[in-house]
This record gives sequence, C-alpha cells and structure tokens, in this order.
Amino acid sequence: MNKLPYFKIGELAQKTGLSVGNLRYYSDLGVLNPVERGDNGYRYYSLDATGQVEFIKKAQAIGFTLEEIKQILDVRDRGETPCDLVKQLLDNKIEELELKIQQMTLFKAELEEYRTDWKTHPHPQSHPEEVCPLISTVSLKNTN
Amino acid sequence: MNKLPYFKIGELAQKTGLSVGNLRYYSDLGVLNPVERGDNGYRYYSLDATGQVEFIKKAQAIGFTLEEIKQILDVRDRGETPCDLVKQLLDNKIEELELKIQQMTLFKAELEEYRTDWKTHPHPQSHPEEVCPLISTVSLKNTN
DNA sequence: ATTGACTCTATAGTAAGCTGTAGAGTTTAA
DNA sequence: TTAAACTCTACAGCTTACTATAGAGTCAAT
Repeated sequence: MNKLPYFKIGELAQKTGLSVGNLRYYSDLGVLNPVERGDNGYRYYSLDATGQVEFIKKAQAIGFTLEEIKQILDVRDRGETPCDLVKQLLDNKIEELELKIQQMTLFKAELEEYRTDWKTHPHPQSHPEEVCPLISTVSLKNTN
Repeated sequence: MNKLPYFKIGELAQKTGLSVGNLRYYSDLGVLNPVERGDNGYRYYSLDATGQVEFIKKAQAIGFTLEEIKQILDVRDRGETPCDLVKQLLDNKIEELELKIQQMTLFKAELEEYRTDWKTHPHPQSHPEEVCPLISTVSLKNTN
C-alpha cells in the first residue's frame, strides 16, 4: 500500500541521487528522519525530504559534519526555541569559513605563482636535490 | 651512536609537533621518508625534514590528501622530469580551490544573512513546522 | 652492567561517512 | 498466485588519518 503523501525510500533515493543505503544511514543517525514508519517497518518520507537532502548536501559540502547538521535539524524537530543553538553553530561556522577561505585564497595564489614561474623556466635544475622548485619553495614560505 | 647530520624520530617529533606515531605513519606511507635507516632500524631524518613537514601540513590544511602529497614528493625523490605531474596536480587543485572558495563565500554570505534576519525578528513562529527560519530557507535556496 | 629513555614492528582501535552482504518479510504486477 | 522488485535489520568492510598497545631490541649515562 503506497501512502500517497509520502516517498518510500527508493523513490527518495532516486529523486535525490543518494543511495538507499545512504538514506538508511541518515535515518539511523537521525539526520533525516522519515515522518512515519509503516506497520511493515517501511520508512515514509515527507515530500519535502528532497529539500532537506539538498540542505544536508549543501551544509556538508561547506564543512558541516552530519552531527552538526543533526543538531540543527533536531532543534527544528523538537520545535523548541531553537534559534540560539543554531545561531551559535552559525557564528562558529562563519568564523571557520572565513579562516579557511583566507587560507585557501593565499595558498591558491602561491600555487598560481609557482605555476607561472614554471612556464618561464621549466626545469631550473641547479641542485640535484631540488629538481622541482615548487616543493622546496612551498615548504619555505608560510601562509600562516 | 648519533649520526650527527640527522634527526632521530623523537627529535623530529619534538621540532614539528607531530607525534612519533604520526611520523612513523608518514614513513610507512612514504609521505615523509627518512634519508637513512641505521643498522638498528632507526629512522634518520635529514635536517630539512622539518621543512617538509611544514609543507605537508600546509598542503593538508588546504585539502591535499596524503596520497596526493606523496605523489608530488615521490616525483622529487625519483628525480625525474617531475614538473609535469606536479603542474597537473596544481592545475586541478587550483580549480578545486577556486570552486570551493566560491561555494564557501556564497554560503557564508547566506549564513550571515540569516543571522542578521534573526537579530531583527528572532522567532517568527508563523508556522509551527517552521520554527527556525534558517532551515527551511537554506534548504530552498541554491548555491550552485 | 644495569637502568631508563628511546627505538623498532605489528596489530588493533577510532572517527566519519559511507557501501555491501545476508537473510527475511512485503508489495506489486502479470 | 507466483515472481520480481522492494523493503527491512544487522553486521561487516572500506577509506583516511591517525592513536594506542604489546613485546622486543637499542642507546646513553651512571
């Protein structure tokens, strides 16, 4: 019997591109809970579960762990004055992101510099130990 | 007997802040090879191993896996026309970095937006299901 | 020569985020 | 009604980057 306002796990898998196993894993973790369990034990997901999956994917891509994501979503599911926790998580994450973006930008600039240098003089094998200028150079500069 | 131009593993650990176990792990992986093994089996590291560790740390922080780092350093150790592989790794990594920085920047902006909205109207509990505006909003917007 | 600090190898465990398998029940369509 | 397709649970295994432990040999100083 197909409960119509719901997705079964396979349907959700198909719509989101996640594997059934992955969805079950999220369900076990409590990151993405089915709204209902049938008498058969089947997981039934709300239609906007696809949106939740999108949120999870995005948050994950950005560096949230599933545990953090769960914390945020748990709060929603409990319907308690939630924003404080989420706000704090946000604050932390924004700071983290800022730092990482900075590091990445600097490192990227360095890498591009080395790449450019190469084009101009590909193999400056002055020292046999320093066959590749990148390595020694990078290990001497400091991004911090 | 202390071979003087070298560090023993404990010394290197102390200088770099990595654990002895971690250094042995790198040695096993081939990411950071001792220049020599004593008759006793002891690992002896070159004095600039500290620099290599710095390189590894930095590359790692930026998202290179140990496997990628190993590939780069292997090339140096073999002393073969190395720059092509490294250059390619660089190109890929620079592209990846660019993308991630973009995503992070966008997501960070989103998060800051939500945070600001909060300060103005903390708990707009219009729908019982949408206790926290962040979650539903985020799951609808798209950074891609 | 003995003690303590250090080293070695080998193996196991941890954490996160999954995938894969086995064995069993359920649903759907012909 | 029977077979294919789908679902369930439970458990094992995978990858990355480590840490921890056991048991054994080595080195440095007294």
